[in-house]
Amino acid sequence: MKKTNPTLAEIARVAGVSMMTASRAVNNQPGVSDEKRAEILRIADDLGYVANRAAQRLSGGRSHVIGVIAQLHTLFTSELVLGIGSAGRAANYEMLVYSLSDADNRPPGPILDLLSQIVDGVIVILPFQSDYLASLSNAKLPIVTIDEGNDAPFPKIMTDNYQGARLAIEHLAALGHRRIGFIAGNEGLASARDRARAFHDMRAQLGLDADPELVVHGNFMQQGGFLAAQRLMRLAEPPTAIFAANDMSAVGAMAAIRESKRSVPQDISLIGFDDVSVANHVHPALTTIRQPLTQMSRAAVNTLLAMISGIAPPAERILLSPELVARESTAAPPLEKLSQKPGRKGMTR
Amino acid sequence: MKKTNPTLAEIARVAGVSMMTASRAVNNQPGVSDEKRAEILRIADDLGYVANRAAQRLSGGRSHVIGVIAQLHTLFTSELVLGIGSAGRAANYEMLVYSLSDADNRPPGPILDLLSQIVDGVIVILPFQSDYLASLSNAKLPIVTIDEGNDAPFPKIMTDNYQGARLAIEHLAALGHRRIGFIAGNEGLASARDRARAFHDMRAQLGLDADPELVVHGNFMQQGGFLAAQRLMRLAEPPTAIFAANDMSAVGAMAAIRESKRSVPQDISLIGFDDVSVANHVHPALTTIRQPLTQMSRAAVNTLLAMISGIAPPAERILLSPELVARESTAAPPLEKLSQKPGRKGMTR
DNA sequence: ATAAATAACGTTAGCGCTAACGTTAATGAT
DNA sequence: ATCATTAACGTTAGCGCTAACGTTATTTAT
Repeated sequence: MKKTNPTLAEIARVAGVSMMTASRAVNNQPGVSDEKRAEILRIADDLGYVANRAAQRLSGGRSHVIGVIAQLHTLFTSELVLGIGSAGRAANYEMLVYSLSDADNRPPGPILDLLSQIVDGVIVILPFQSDYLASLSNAKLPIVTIDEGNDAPFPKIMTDNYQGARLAIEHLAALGHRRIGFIAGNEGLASARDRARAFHDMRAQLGLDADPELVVHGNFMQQGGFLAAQRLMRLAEPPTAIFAANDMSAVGAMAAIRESKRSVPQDISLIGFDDVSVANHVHPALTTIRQPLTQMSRAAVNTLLAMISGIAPPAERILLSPELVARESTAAPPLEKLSQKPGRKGMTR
Repeated sequence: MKKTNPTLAEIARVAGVSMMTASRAVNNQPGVSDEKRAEILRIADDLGYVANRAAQRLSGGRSHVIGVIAQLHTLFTSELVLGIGSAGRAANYEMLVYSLSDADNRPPGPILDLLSQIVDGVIVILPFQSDYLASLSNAKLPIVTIDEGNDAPFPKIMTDNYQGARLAIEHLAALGHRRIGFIAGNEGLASARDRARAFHDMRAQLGLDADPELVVHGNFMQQGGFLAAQRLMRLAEPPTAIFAANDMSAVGAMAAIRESKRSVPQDISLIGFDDVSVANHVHPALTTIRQPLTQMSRAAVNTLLAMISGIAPPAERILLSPELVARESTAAPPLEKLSQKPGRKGMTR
């Protein structure tokens, strides 16, 4: 049980070669004969050599570590981070996460500077502040953003929010709903705007009820969804279905609907967006639009690694397609469409 | 908009002092006159100096970064990580997270080696593998564990699981329940064992029904809780209340109870453990035992920082007290205690 | 057979920083 | 007036590693 781990110098000494040869061998670079390479790798493995990434980076090389800046407040973000970790590891890259707390408003500059001392590139996941990165074109460090960051000069990996929202409305319309309420998201976010735009477009296209009262404002959070749905439930003619701009809003809405003595989906259908894991925990399980988490993280890592290798990013903007996940919170509208009362029991679907 | 950030050498040059003096100034160490110190700090600030932690650590100093090894799969863990971040920042320490995916079984050694090159100490959060760390007494790097890790030779920050489970049973007993089911957790975990022990002790102490059928095994996950509760519901004489060893089990149990056409809390009371955020999202909101997240993370950081400063850890084991969070899933048992049927309709809830 | 190209190495210098040990001048003790 | 002490600095060396440029043998072209 050795106390301290061996350095490259020790490997080199044991193998009877220079440090550079050892370095080339362990980094899989040319300039070493096959036998020597094998020998060095064997020794490195025997001695439990772990390269010092900090030193690698310090001396101008690659550390083979990628950084992630994220707010870990939502499971959605955490799952994205996990996906990035796997994708990175598959490419022989380690991942380190800088957790941004929403409470502190530390400027992004120093954080990136800190990370740049260790990592070769950074993936930024910022669901809540669109202009966060706009300022810093550090240029030194490859950066890729996920989800938002429209104005930032970095490649962006995004879900096609417009398309996703269309799927949601199409699903509701196909079930027979003509009067659909919409709980909007945080207006400052491009994702929220895209979803709202799709809602309005589809409503016009399908000739659904276009009552302005049917659009209420949420904030992407549970509480906002609750209040918004309350307003919808108090309308003279409430909608038969509600599209919430994200799952947490939908969860809040569900409570408000229940509070108004109506049930989901018998009286009101409800659909969310994201497919966070809570969506499957609530009762009834929430029908929603799934963001392709795995694809997103893989795309982000691939783009970043390309940039690290000096290849120009394949695209400034990669749009991934979401999909409908039909669960239990949506159904056909009640037959007596005008019924505002709890009505109709026993409808199994 | 400068491209690359200044180094200590530049600060020193501009200030007309040696690097060491600049180093001492920015690191708040003695040996610099007040005027020079102020001057240097001003210049450093002007130039946007960000210390290179990797280099600091390389040269034998402190990087003022702490590492966290965690599985980000549960919100509980994420929230703990967030807490550690705040606590660290309050002490002027940055935090970097190494996200352990449950899929990969990478040995902990190299991960710690990697982190040790950057951070001054590590906090390990391991809800699911108790013996993970037992092997590595790296000794070089201060380590603190949270939640589990009983056999590891490091200071541990834990919730008093025994006390928490007692609170849960006391709460149920106070409501009038005499026949309480228990969904046990993962036997391999000390936390699960402590909770089970408290259940048995309290049951004996309060003279509750001690039918062995009332104890069923879960696995700390939703699915396990579901199956366990199903078995309880099929008993000839089901319990009037269930204590699930954690919240996710309780959420699963809730679905099983509902499936058996009984309602929570009218027919069956249900209490969980942890107070993860889902507990507040389910309907009815789950009564549970809250783990003192903030205190835990603060204690972990304080202990770690003490160890980093060379002070012996204040205690090998810090036990924090959980508290009861009474929400909607618990109530007095139905009056006709023997009723095995769905019973009691007309309840608006 | 000889110059030119290549492969397989080794050397030097330096990334940004800090321990550890100088050096210098000012202060205090006797 | 002389020596010890202290505060405020500066110098040297080195953490672990890798570019960039040697150096040497070996091959290939002509």
